[in-house]
Amino acid sequence: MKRKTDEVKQSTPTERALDATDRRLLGVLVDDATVSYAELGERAALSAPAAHERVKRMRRSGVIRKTAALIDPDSVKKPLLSFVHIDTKGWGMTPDLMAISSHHEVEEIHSVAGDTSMLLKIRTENTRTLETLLSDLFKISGVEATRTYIVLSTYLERPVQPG
Amino acid sequence: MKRKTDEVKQSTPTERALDATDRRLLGVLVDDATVSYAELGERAALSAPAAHERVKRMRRSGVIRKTAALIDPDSVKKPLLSFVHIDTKGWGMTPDLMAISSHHEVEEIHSVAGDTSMLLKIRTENTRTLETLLSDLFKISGVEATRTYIVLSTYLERPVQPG
DNA sequence: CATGAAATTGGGTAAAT
DNA sequence: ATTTACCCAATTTCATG
Repeated sequence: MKRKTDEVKQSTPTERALDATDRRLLGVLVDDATVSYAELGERAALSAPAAHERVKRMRRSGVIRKTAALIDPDSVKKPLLSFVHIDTKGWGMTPDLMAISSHHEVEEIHSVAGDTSMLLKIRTENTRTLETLLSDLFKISGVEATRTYIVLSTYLERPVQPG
Repeated sequence: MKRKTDEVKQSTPTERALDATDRRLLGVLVDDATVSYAELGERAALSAPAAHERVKRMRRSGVIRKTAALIDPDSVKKPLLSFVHIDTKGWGMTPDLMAISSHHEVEEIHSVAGDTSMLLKIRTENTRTLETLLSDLFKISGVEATRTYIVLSTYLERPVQPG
């Protein structure tokens, strides 16, 4: 299978849709990407090279964004998870707001429909570091108010599931 | 291997704290866990076996929770991301509420401090599937109201950073 | 299924405790 | 003197044509 001149990955990928076998492979890899291709194939009723070929294709096409180590937040001194809603004047996503991505504590930035315009997921060491970050937010022009939800317990947290 | 006296730290089960080398390794692996130990070692100024040894230890101790394939949501037909706040009567986290984890669309469940008691991150194919899920939520005893924030654009979404 | 690359194991050494 | 972390070399396992 050769595909030479295609590296454009717009909204419509150049590849075909996922079939049941692809989804079975993803199901395994989402849970544990350290398995050998032999075992991966076995769990998906495939030969090792066939499994490898499909995984390679899914990486190339962007179905698999990346394979990454998922870290325990407490181990890296980030036990405090918060969700911060931001009210903005005018359109929320300014370059200034985007710039807070440089804080490693900021894990997600979304624009949302509803009574606020932006939603951030932030993981800090403690309330003091959170407060510092919030004060940085208020320095940004256009930020009018924030509402913060501190997470008491996380009962479920998992990556995008294929099924 | 003998273990005579327990020097177990309280919140951190078995092992010692992370040093700068560990954090350098994590920095690489969080971004790309497919690198060989040779390259990993090179990027962290370590030999391949030394890198391997430290990574193995971090896996064992739970610093690295898992290494997983991260999937493009659109590719698995989940283009609609929402955050759902739930008001509950009494304590929010009931077994019934926990049971919605069985829906693969539900990615996160947190209890929060603030004017609502639970917060869910949900990724569905469309508004119809979201509505179905919300109706399932309302069937759960104790669920009084929900407020849903539909994500228009995601500007940043990344796993827990070591730095 | 063969070949080359990578993961993994063991031995020996230096620094730290 | 014991522990800890490292590198080098050898072996096994795996990826990949």
